[in-house]
Amino acid sequence: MADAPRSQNFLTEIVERDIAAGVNGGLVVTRFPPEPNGYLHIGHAKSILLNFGLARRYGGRTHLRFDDTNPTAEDVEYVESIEADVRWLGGDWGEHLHFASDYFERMYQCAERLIREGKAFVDSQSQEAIREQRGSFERPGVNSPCRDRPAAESLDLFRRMRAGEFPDGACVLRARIDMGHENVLLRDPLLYRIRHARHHRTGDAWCIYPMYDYAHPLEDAFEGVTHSICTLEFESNRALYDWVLDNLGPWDPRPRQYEFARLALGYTVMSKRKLLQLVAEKRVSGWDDPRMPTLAGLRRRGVTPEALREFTEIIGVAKNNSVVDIGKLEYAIRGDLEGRSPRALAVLNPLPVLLETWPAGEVRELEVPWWPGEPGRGVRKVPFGRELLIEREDFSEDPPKDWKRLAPGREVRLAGGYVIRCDEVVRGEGGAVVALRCSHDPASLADPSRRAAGTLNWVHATRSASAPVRLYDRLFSVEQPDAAGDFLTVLNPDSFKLAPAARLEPALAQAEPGSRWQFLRQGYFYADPVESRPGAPVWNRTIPLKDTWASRGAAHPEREPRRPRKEPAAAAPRRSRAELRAEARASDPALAARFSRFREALELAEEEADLLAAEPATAAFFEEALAAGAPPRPAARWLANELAGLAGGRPLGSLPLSGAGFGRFVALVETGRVTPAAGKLLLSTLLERGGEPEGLVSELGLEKVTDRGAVEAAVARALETRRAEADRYRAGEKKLFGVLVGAAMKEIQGAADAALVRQVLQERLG
RNA sequence: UGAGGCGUCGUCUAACGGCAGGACCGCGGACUUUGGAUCCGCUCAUGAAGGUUCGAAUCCUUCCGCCUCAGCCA
Repeated sequence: MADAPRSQNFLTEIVERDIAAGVNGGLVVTRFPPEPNGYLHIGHAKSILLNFGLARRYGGRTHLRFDDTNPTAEDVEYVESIEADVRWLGGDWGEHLHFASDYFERMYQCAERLIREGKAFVDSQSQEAIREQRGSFERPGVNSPCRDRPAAESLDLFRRMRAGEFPDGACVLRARIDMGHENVLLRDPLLYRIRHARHHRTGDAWCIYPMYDYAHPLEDAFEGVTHSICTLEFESNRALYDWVLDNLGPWDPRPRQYEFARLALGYTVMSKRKLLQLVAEKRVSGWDDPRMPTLAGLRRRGVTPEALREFTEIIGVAKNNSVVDIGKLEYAIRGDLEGRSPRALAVLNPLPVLLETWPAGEVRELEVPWWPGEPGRGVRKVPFGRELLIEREDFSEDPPKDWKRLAPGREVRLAGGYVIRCDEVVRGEGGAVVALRCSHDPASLADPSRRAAGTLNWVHATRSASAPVRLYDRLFSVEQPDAAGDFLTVLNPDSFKLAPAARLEPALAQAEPGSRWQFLRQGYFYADPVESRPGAPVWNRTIPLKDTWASRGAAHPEREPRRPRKEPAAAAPRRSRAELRAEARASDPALAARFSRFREALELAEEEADLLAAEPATAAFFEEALAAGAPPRPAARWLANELAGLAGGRPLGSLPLSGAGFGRFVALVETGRVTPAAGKLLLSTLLERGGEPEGLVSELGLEKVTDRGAVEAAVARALETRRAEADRYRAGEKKLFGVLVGAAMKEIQGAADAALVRQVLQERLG
């Protein structure tokens, strides 16, 4: 792989944080784990490039691992195509080509351990019974009657499962977690099922196979993967991933799962099922049909790995579900092809031109550079004569304004050749234009100063060759085929067209299969590596050139108006968190009493009182703070607005700061010894390392600064370090005042009165 | 509905309490023997409302919207 990706995203942040903290000894090991049951598509390319790129960037490695735990769906055909695709994209897994099936024995031993430790059991119920007992989102599940089966009995049954004593579906191994868990994935999930099927690698060695949620974390752990990156839909699986590892460890490294938003692209579909359907129903010519979003299809179309890499750089990585504009892919493809494709002449839809000023029978070989303006990069001869062909679309009898092509009486230059003028239109039976009679300007050949309205692509009428030229376009005619009832109904009928009359300049006949060219003014074309024969290339249009003329006015992609925000749903019966708190109070008189006391005696705002009287621990913490001398309302504000954010979900009891300590902290701020800004710094420090507020104030030098001289010094330092901003402020960019205030406040650790800082700054800036 | 996740230009994505930035698209201009490329410029956004703060896209609260999960698939 060439360069590692440069852009930052939430994953590079996680990795950098882990490296800095010395997690796993600073090691970065990722993996790309496809199931060999289909072809890879451009969505996988994002994942491949992400995984390989991340490891490469941080000096780690990436494994290619086939997640082949379901023998009924998988096949070696897919293993081979996937390896080829990953390699094509530049993924280098070195020694690390792995198969989940290589770990079956180890996984099995782990399962026995879970059983022995009472953490798994064999369930002999039917599939229907198990499903029924699982409950639903709002209804907890119920325990299986097999759940408390002695470990020895489960172990015996599990061994007999392995030995093949039971038919498919007779029993399963289940984890023993919690049938009442709010995450349904943790309601005693299945670990193993019986499948008497031939596996593409292990043959008939096994008849029990591990489930994804059990196998995947183990595969990662066995291989020493550190960062296991998958897509968003596996977020709720992470709890089970962690359960498996926590109960079968210890592990070093201990893998961690992270999720990103998978790629969705406009004007295409990405699901394996739909892609397979297109192939199976012969809507396309195969997995590698150039219209397919598969890597095989993209490759067949002429797209390069570099273009795909650039594309993934452009779209970035995040956790937003999003649909990427296909224009970004097209942009990346054009940008890549632009620099690597020599320009050739071809006419896709010919219109004959008779040059009456050219001697009959005379053919002149023009020397035309492969790269316009860069003859040093090579030239070839292109025959020019009396009978030529131009694009039918390049002539208009009644041209619109701004027409830069041929029209009666007008002049254009034939690329690399002469300027010609249209003198007469030749009509056929029905009056249709069948040819043009033109004259040429002999002096115009190599004279750049000789202007014409525009430049056209052309070929000689007979000294040119016909060849199969296939024009591909977007497979679907709507941006979101998945949103259509039946995606097959929105297939683009014009996604594939043959140009039957196309004529190509002679040199193109020698094009190597797999070579890329720009047909001048038309697009980028790829000599099909499969169907081309020596001296007889078959052409695939990778992508047309950007056409600002055609896109002008008429066919603008009609921009869909922003989806109107839905009106609030009528009477949502859902209980909000506030309602939950109210209910808690209703059933707990102590909390209710506190709420009224907070509300009335302490004069807290309703929202504050509500929050603080939500649960006993919070209320107690708050009361402790009051007892330590904090005035009620400020204490409530600091607790609700700042402490809650800084605690980041940790229970108050687990903080290194007690309620009393918090109360003394609030008092410090309220008595004016510490400013609110310095208070924030102080509070976060207290939360980080604990300690006494009073002591920390002196230790950190956070007492409020009353000395104007000290403030002036801080402002001066800030103006020194932020000189550029200060200059821009003086030049009129008033919005930078905030930056300067911030800089000055930081200089003095927030320990000065903000109003004073603003005032001094104002004076100093004039 | 229970749980988890996500809301920033038309699209994708930055900004981690202090200048809402970049890219694609679109529009305009320069240049051009490709209506291509290149260069320059322009339009355009923090889901809503309250609160905390000198200062909020960012912290707190409420509301709204979208996505994922109830396979013996992965």
